[in-house]
Amino acid sequence: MIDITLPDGTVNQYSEEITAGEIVDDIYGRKHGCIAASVNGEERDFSFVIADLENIGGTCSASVDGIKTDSDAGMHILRHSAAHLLAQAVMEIYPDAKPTIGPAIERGFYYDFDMEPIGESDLRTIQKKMSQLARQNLSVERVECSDEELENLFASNPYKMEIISDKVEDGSGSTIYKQGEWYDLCLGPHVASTAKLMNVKLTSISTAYWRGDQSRQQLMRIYGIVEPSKDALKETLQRIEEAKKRDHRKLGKDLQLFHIDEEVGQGLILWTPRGAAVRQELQDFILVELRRQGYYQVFTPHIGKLDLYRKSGHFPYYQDSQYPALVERDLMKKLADEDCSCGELSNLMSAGDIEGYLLKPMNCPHHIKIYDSQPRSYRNLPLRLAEFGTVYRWEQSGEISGMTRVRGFTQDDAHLFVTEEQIAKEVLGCIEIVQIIFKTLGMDDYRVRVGLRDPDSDKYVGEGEKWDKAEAACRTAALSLGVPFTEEEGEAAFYGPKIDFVVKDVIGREWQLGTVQVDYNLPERFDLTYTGPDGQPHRPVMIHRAPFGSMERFCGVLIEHFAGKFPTWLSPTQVHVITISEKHNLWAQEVISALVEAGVRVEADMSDATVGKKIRTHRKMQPNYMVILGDEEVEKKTVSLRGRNNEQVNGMPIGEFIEKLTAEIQSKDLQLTLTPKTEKQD
RNA sequence: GCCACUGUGGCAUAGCGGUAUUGCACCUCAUUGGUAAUGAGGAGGUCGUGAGUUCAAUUCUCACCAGUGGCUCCA
Repeated sequence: MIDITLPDGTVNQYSEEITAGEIVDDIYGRKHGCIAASVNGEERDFSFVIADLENIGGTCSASVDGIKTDSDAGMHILRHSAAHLLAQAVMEIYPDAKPTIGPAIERGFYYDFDMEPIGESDLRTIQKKMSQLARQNLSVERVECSDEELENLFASNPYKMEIISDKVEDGSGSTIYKQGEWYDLCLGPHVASTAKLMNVKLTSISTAYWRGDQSRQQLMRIYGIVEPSKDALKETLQRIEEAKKRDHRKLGKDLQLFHIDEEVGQGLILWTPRGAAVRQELQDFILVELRRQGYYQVFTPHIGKLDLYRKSGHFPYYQDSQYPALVERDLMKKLADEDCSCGELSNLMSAGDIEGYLLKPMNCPHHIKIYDSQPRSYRNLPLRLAEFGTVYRWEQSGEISGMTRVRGFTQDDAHLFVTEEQIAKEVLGCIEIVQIIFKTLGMDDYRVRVGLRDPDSDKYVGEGEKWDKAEAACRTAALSLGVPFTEEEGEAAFYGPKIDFVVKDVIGREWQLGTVQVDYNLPERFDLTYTGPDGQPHRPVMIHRAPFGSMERFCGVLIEHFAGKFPTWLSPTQVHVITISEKHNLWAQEVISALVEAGVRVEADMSDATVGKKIRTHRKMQPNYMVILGDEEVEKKTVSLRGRNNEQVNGMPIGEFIEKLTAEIQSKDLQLTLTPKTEKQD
């Protein structure tokens, strides 16, 4: 007999043949809704025989519980099993396809196949087959296999063979999971039957490289989602639809916030007046904070000499993702006369044999030069130089997307030149600004990432000792933040580690927004010094920081965060004035003038359409308030308000309106305060 | 950069080997109307760009450009 500890702490005795599934049945009854079991905290199949636990004897015990789909672990198993079902369906339809890997991912699952290209329309066929297989209620069986057996089973699939030779230790064998005729190399666990996988939707089709390596075989990747019930699936699909409506690329167009024009160029944002208003508010907002923290504002040009970026390392490190350098006309002509090819030109530049100008990919070298323009003393440190600096990077064409990944963008950049003792305090100050921004905007769904160097890579500049110090500084700062963070190797900049604030867009892609980076290396490269209290030269440390990150990316994410419904202080147009008939236009003009005078962004509709029509039309632009003006308002010199929340307040004196509105704007309130939501009785 | 798909007036769409449909927005006229579409009329597109096939191409083929979803990359 074996002692089994149940979730409520009681201990039951079972026979040695007992499986995890039988115990879960015992605990929760037949209709338990669990899809797998947890044995001593480890995920196991229902078919797992407890006595098979290593080191368990007749007297030993284990704790067992069920795993439901209301947990991440449960959904992970469900998704992973759905990936298997997908592979089974694909193999039945395309017997020549070679399955490779098929993991669960955050919102669903995928499976990669080496196969002839298929299209979106084929997804329906595959999904149909999956439903068929699910309905057949095939039991999913775990089978232990020796090395030899594995090699026989997967001999015709080089991908599986590669996994076996890489991941399976010689002589240890591994397991396969079998459902019907189909089987796959897998450690599990899985659901006990395909019947659990009825509610699947294949969402998209794409390609990926085998093992993410561009030089290797290209595979067809099929994505899908799975839910435990029909309703849950419906809900998830609805949520995805809702999220798509917030897409900043769509809202940016509808709300006329920005424009991207083919003729201007890929990934180059044109800020239209409405979008520019949002950006300007954000910039003004942060400038106040910067002054408070003792920053100085600077301005620097959009280009700089190639040599500058050779020295900083940007040119050699990121040559492929920069716009080609600009070369002086005479030199260009001379080289052309010498039949110099583009390739040769590029080589000459790399070698440093010709000089040219680069569109700046980073602001730091320019700011470094400002630091270095005069002798610095420890008494002047920290020196904090800030600039909304526009930089240009030649991002891969396939990567460019809306405002979040572009080729020209403006960083709310600053560089702090500090002594080593000042690092901790200054980093905290930087983080504080990021937090003020997030808090003011109600963005609480972000994660913090400490990016460290990848010990196996040689892409970094500087000595290990300096890196150790810088990484320690970042870690300490992150710890003092008091929020959870992850440390990720390989996420550092080439010159130093960083603390990133990462948020997700509507389709689940993660974007780095705010960033703080500690850099011992560029000061070294540029031989920066300050005079210490001892009268000797010392090396400053640089902190690079950009709380918004890029104005483009931040605004893109912000559009999605607010679903286009900006709080009043940020709103492209705060008030739309609507007249009931032409008789009221005169008063409307007065109201508009008063609002403009008060610095309010206002638009008017004095056309002869009906009120209902005007409201309907103007709602689409999401003004915070509409002011409706008719006989009554004209007579009493008042305004009637209709908030974006569809609440109404009538007959407010114009003075009171402007006073309350400007107060709302100044407070940066996230809610409408003039037409608060009334408590509705049910 | 790689793969797949897509590209019709400002936006959203129909369509097809014989120069294009509908709605919203826009303009005009009538209407002077109180909180999610008043009525009538009108203008606007050579169907992403270029080349090819064809008597004829928006519709077929190719190249390029751009977008979308992924992969890879992201100072």
